Amino acid sequence: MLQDDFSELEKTRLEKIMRMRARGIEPYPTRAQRTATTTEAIRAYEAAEASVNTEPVICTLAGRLRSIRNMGKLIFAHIEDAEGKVQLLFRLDELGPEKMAYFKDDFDLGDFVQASGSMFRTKRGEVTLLVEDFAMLAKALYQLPPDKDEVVDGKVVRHALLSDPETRFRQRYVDLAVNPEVREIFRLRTETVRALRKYLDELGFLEVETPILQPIYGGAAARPFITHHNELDQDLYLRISFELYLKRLLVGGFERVYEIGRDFRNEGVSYKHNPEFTQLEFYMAYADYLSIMEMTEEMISSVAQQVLGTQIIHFEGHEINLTPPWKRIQIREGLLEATGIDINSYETAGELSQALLTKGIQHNPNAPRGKIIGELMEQFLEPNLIQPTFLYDYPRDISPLAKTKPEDSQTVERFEGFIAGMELCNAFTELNDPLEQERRFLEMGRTYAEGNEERHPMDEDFLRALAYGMPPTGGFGMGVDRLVMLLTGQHNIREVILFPPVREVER
RNA sequence: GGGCGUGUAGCUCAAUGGUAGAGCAGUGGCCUUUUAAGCCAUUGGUUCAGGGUUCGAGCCCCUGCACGCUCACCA
Repeated sequence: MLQDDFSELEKTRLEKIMRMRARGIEPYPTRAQRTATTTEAIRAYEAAEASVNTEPVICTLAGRLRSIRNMGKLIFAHIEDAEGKVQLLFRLDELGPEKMAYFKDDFDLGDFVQASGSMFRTKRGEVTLLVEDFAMLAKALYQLPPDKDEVVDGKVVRHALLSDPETRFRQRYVDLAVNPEVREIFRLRTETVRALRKYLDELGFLEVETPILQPIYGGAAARPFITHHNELDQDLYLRISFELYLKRLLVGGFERVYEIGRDFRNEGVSYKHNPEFTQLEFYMAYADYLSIMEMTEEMISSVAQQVLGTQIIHFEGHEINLTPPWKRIQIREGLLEATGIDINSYETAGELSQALLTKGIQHNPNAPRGKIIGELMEQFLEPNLIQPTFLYDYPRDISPLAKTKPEDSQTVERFEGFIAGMELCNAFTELNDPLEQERRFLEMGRTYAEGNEERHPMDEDFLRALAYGMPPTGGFGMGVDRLVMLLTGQHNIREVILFPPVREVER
């Protein structure tokens, strides 16, 4: 029971609830009568002030009590709603001793209240509601961390709010209630997703939904979450990507499709990895990775423009310019420049490893060729990619769903976009040759031994779909959370996820 | 999973191995009308949990739990 753990403070508030009920006042009434938000009321008053119109601005405001300053015959308070704060003035002359006492005795910080009256401006210049009547809308039993701003030398100094990360994520509602800048991050997140949708919708893309519960997982290199359907008595996987289903839709005749949704990967967490994350994937018939590259620059920069009103973002002390065109580095050339090694001169993992050994470059000598190249990229290329950059032309053996370059069978038409050293997106010219696709799957199967977690099951139905014919297609995937991190300047993915996972703790 | 670090009042934080504190909020008071974001008083603690060392542990040691940073896996 909640009440079993009540502190003295909470018991006091519980007593107030009982006291109110005893007087026939419901502390959790069914309806409210708000006629204006805080900003609407302030704007209306400022407009009335500016005009010759001397009509009073009368309204009923509602919100959470965030501060109370009791001066005896005068009480100043602030209420906060989703838009902001407004000051209330309770005056003895206006309300009478009983109502003044009622407010003093039974209203606490954190309570939701409504107050009606007319707006005016105090001597100190703050637009304020002179309260003629007020009511409890919802009594709070627990106290929120106090909200104290102090203006020192013209700067707002925050006193003791909520900063403990554990509480912030476990009780995100408290974090949100107390930290308006956290609410702003999530507003921007929604704006970002909306802008992405708008961009794709205007290009004639169709937004679709594909299965989250899948009998076979695929489309990425990741370990899945496993679940079970009781009635079918069948194990199912939470999807690790949308890719194989979206491409089936191109077989079905749709030419431009996208999906924004959750992917699930059963792997470690980090500042840029969360076990469930939001992905955008789109597929565009008759496009290739070069046209997708151009589209990516345009999409990201225009989304930033729409959401932030600028294409310049600030992240970890860097000023990053999203304006196209973005820098492009071909992996072979980039590695040649950084290491002096031309990866195309070494056709097998063994040869490449040998060459790296002679140069004293660290790598896993037992990894497949593409993996080794991936290690080199992580070591020599990716950390430097602060400004938006495309790395392109990836090794074939770590890209089983991408089409090889016509002139280079070891390399596929694939790029990844990097910003602030973080991989943001991944795209390629889609492999649409069913026989080649089958060979690639088998190749992956050979590369990874039975039982290796990176060995993926083969999706036979996906091959069957390709065999009916899929047009030449460019495909794209992007971590939406990471884009939001960049746009909001947050350095940890959990700061842009409303309810990040927290370990369950026994009470 | 490995390494490093943290855990003290509702919140933010102090405290040489020697009586557990401050600010905020809470409670009580001041209050005579546009700010008090003030003043006075006061309540509130299993110092994450469990063991150990010691005359004595918030502090030292061990184990566990949670959280943070980081490495690995991965996007």
